[in-house]
Amino acid sequence: MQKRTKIKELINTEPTGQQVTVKGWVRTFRNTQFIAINDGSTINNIQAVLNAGVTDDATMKRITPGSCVGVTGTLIASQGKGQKVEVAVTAIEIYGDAESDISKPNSYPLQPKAHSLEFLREIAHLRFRTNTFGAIFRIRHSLAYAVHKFFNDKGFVYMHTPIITASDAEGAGEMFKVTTLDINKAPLNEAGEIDFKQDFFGKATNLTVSGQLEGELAAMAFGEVYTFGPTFRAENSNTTRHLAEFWMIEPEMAFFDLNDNMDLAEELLHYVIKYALEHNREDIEFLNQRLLDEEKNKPQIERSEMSLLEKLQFCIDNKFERVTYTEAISILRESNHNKKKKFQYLVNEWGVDLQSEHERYLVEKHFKKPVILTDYPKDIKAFYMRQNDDGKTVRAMDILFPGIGEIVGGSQREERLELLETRMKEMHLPIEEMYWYLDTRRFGACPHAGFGLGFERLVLFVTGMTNIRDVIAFPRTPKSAEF
RNA sequence: UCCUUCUUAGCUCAGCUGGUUAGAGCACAUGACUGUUAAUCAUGGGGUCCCUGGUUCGAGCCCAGGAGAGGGAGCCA
Repeated sequence: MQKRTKIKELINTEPTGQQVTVKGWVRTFRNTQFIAINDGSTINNIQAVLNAGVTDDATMKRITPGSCVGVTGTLIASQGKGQKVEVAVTAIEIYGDAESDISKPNSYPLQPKAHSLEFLREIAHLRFRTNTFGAIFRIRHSLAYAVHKFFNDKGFVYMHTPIITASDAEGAGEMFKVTTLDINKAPLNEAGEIDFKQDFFGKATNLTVSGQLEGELAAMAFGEVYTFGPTFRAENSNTTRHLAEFWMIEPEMAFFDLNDNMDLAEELLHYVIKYALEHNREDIEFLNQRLLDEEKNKPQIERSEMSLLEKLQFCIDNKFERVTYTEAISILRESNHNKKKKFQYLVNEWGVDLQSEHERYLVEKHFKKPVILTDYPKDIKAFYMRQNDDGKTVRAMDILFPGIGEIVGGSQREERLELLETRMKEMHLPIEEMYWYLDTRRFGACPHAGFGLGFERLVLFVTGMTNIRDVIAFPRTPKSAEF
């Protein structure tokens, strides 16, 4: 095949009349002369100029939005104002048509005009071809790459923890069952329950909700490890921040206490946001402008104080605020917001879980920056978190981001076998089944810590999008698994 | 799962206290146009008013049930 040059490269090339080939998808065709072609390598299109006589009328008719073309021609300085260079076409080939006549069946649904995000969600298989989703998914890629680069450069080992797991004690949420049994005539045991001994794995299995426990096993050998993979929660959550299938980054480090853990999480977030700002400047600038345009239609009060670019820059220029749960409760209790009863749930006693309105108040009103909350009451946190000497709190930390809420949840782990077992008994967890996890505490236990970072929530923050369904290609949510 | 709002042309939306033939912008089609930038100009076509049932002389509008979507809450990442 005729080799092509990617548009990203071409638009930064000095035009010396060299012959080039561009292949991509038509965005617009103006004045029967100017084709705007996009190939996904950049948000920018290249302008291909079709001078008279280059091709016939029948071919011209086939140059429609969405069609796939390859053009060959000379790269010249553009006479027009919108671009530096353009291709003076000498040959054009149509690889694939796209019907533009909406009165015909199977016409191309993307029109050269603005579409709502809700509509684009219904055609998620085609929305990559829009500027907005092109930008989002290039940024998503960069963030994923930056995560791997960050950990690799620090000497972390990337672990692939299992997707199918027999453990259901991670306590992170409802699980999806994995089985090859016929659900209409599943074999029963003597007690009348489904006999999973006859199932594929010989026991009940589920999709993982977290790779953390396996991560801890590996950390007890490699020191510093991380996982970055899909996780599944069968919760009936219908929000702009939850998915049934999402990607999570979970580092686990031996010889780390909670402070080391927070330092690492903060460094990671700073690093990947900075990476995206440096490597996806144009995409972020496009999304920045998109949000500014959107805000023009809003009343003054609802507009955000900072633009997306300012928000991202602010985030990497400033340390996150670190506050204990106990301090947070007294800040909230003393706040005018609480006294004037503006919270739906008033903050009175120590020990209650914070509502998202409280988290938002701390992040967006009080500190006006990302906040790390630490040392939560043990009763509202998972079994594996290390207990403090006060007997009431655990070494947990949540990182709260403006507009997103909880983006990271982590803790120093309880490495003391007796305390861990006691806690598991209190919480009615199957200690025998989890012998493999407890073995880390039996054989060479050490202080260690880790956290989980919700990848889509990170992408939400960096793109300035507000619905998590718009930052994953094919979102899985309750009652929705199209495509 | 709970609360709440919405569903009218391909898309985004108007639609008067229930009244006769349901509108706009964009998109689309046809024509013009070789320096356009979501081109422009002219002309034109396009509707199961989400579904089912009810009230009424008459329903896009009112009532009941259902479906789908958005926003908020809970669970969390």
